[in-house]
Amino acid sequence: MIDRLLEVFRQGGYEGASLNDLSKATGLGRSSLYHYFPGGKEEMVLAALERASQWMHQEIVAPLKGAGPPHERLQKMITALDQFYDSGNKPCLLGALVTGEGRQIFHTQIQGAFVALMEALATLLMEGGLSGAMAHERAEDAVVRIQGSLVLAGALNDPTPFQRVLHRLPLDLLA
Amino acid sequence: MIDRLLEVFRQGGYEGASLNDLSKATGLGRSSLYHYFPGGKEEMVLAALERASQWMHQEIVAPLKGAGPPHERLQKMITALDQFYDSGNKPCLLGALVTGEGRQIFHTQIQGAFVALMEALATLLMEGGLSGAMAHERAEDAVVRIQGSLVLAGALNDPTPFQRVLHRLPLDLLA
DNA sequence: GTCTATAATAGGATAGAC
DNA sequence: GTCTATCCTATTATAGAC
Repeated sequence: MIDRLLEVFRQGGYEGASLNDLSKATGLGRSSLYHYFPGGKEEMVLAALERASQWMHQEIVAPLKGAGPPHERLQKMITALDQFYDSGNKPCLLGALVTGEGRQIFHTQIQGAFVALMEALATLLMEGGLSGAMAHERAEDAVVRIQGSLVLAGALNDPTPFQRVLHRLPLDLLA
Repeated sequence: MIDRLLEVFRQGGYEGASLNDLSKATGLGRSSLYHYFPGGKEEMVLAALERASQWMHQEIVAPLKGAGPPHERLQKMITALDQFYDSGNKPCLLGALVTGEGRQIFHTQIQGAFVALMEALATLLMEGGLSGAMAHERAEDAVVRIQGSLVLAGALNDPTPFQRVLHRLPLDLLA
């Protein structure tokens, strides 16, 4: 159910997602939604962000911090990203919430998610032999490319920019 | 005046920008806005997009197609981008409009702007000796990085990702 | 827990005076 | 051209029956 909400928010952002949209997506009446989320839309977004954060830690951060050669761990991240973003056909929840009021309201959660991802990436890259500065730089660049390719893919209505970025990511990061 | 509208739309997106916001930003009453834009908010966005497109062609595309060594032409683009995005403190109109209904409504204009920029960049890079495939690939990567860094800068409330990307862009593109 | 009904408000848009 | 006043609709949110 929270996945349905997340889907609406990633497509429409905070202001673009109406209770009607959320009601249709979940199959619940508006009042039922308020039963689960007394705080209204804002609480629904927080639940979606919490879910996305959990997913990221399980599917991205944990594998990155796991065992095995860096290249293999990165590959697990790539696979997870490819699935979560439907190969570039679905936008990013964080990116969608950065536009409009959401940017301020959910700033803590959004910032936290990006920082956690970049930290995990940088840690892996340092294990791979890169300096701290270089590792953080490349981790940031990875996030930049993922987000940028999702924006461009949405704008062009063509997922290939995202796919190209994902494909090059492991080699570019470890080069 | 259109610049004021553009400012509201780049910050709030299509659904996030209310007529009240637009009225305050321009100093005009709602009815006055309708006098200039009988088509309402949608027509205001189209005017903002048209203005952004003109700006891009004058400050980015024309310099890229102008005379002088490629590196200098790229530098003109960098300077213009730095100014337009206030060194990473202001979001992108195109990126803001890709979220929500705007994505479909303004798809033609948004796509056209991105394609024009990438074409101009690719042409320059081919002049610089790169193959067509390589040039288009790197042009796309440039746009991806610009957009991604603006998203991240907004999310972190810190413009440095954008500044880093701008700084590296000329060398990365021509390498 | 889910529904119907309803309030209360904000948003988009128009009419007409000046 | 700009303003006041107004309308209509959508949206958020709540109350209360079942």
